[in-house]
Amino acid sequence: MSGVRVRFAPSPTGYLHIGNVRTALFNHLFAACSGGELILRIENTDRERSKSEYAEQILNDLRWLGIRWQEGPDIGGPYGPYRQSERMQHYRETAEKFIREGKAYYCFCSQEELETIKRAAQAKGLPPKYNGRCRKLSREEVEQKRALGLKPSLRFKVEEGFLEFEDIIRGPVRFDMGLFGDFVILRPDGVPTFHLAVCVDDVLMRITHVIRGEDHLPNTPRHILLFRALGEAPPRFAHVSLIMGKGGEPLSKRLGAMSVEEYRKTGYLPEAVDNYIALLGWAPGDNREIFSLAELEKVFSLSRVGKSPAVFDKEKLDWLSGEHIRALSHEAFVEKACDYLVSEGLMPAFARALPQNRLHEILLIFKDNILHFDALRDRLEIFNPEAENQDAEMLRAPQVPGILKILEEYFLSLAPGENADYEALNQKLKAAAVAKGKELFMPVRVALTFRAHGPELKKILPLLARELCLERIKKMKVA
RNA sequence: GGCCCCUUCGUCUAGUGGCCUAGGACGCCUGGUUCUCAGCCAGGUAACACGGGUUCGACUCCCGUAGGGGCUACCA
Repeated sequence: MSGVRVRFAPSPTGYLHIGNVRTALFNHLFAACSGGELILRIENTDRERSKSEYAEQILNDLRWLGIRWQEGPDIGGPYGPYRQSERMQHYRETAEKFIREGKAYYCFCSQEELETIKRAAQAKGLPPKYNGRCRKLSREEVEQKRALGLKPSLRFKVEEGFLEFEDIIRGPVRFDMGLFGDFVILRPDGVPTFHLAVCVDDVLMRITHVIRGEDHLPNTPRHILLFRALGEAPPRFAHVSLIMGKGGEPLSKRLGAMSVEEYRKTGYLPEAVDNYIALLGWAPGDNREIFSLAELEKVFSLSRVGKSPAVFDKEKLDWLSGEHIRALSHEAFVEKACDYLVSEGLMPAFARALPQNRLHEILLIFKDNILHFDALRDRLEIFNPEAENQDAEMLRAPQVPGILKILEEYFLSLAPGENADYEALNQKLKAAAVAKGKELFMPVRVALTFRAHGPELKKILPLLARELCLERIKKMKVA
């Protein structure tokens, strides 16, 4: 037991995108490689934007990626509940305690007043911090205002001075707290802000390491102050850089970042997604690139996570995805391919009618050929009796009628239900000497599969029904 | 505007003062695999943002500049 406890704490205001996933994955890998525990916590203090469907989806996405947690809203645990909306009493108690201890105070400033203060400061080139106006309010003044029905928020007192901490990824970071201003920890309706909720929960849940996005770096000094006020040593922090889109723009939800759901629908293997994301900002140090989740769990190290933001590159994901698919055993490939096609409703009718082992044989010839399972939908068309000829232009060449004739003769010579023998057909074709090389094989391929591209004919022919071949040849002759 | 973070091939990265005429991978290009695409194999293309220091020596350390990003909310 290492005693390491980390958490992934998404707010259910949208789908999980690559940035979130990476934070989740790094938390998982760090917990796994240090023998610690991962806690999943739902940060839904923003009542307006949080939706339970999103929370549900997030859990599913994480499960699909193979990320496992030891405590969470779905499985409970000794430090629950794990949804912040169910932990309000903790936050309020803490807030009250801070008031009693003089660490926080009531603030009656309106939004308009705050806006004015901010603008005034900015005009002078000063940091736009709250000026602490309500800090000086006496107990009587507070009571008076409350008697008037005014609802105050609660502000945490920030004292001047420098605050320095050691970030595991970034090294020493230093902030001038004189620039921060007192910040709100409880809204007038009694709902805590993120700062309070996070710190209270991290303490109560015994979190030892906080691994989160770099966007939280400027929040960290505030949090450290809160931890101190709670009388606890702050956890260790590790701020992971953000992921950018192609072109360097931030990869945020609104800029069309793909959700995990979409990766699943495209037919990527979860391990390929994990592998790719792990490589974004982390490198093992020896030139290895292909990892299963289990392997990552063994070799991952936070100290090897880079500081600079990384650009998401779909090309490389696709390559890795292909690698993972090719590395699958035949059985695993067939199973996953079928699962994918069925669950996405993409299993074509003709394929469903096929005997199972025949379908498996067919799927297998595409194994080394696809980057993700979604591609199967199109590749399978060469076996689909309903398919249209997409590459008929290939059959314009003068030698084509001759080739078609030989093909027809050959297939007619087979018994019903008997599929072509590649070698035999090949010999017949060559003996006729109508054409050779590309001139010969492209027309043959297109006539029999209706496609200019696909696996080797040698692999296709034994699986392609005689009757379908004859039908296609006939259609070709007419056209 | 203020504060903070970041900066090696187009992209992901290795590199922690001499091993670097900078390594690997994706992509791209060329050739091979005597049917296509893919795959595979072989080869090629391409980078230390800039300017000052420190040092016998800097991609590596320090300081600036520039560029990018984050935060600056009673969002997380």
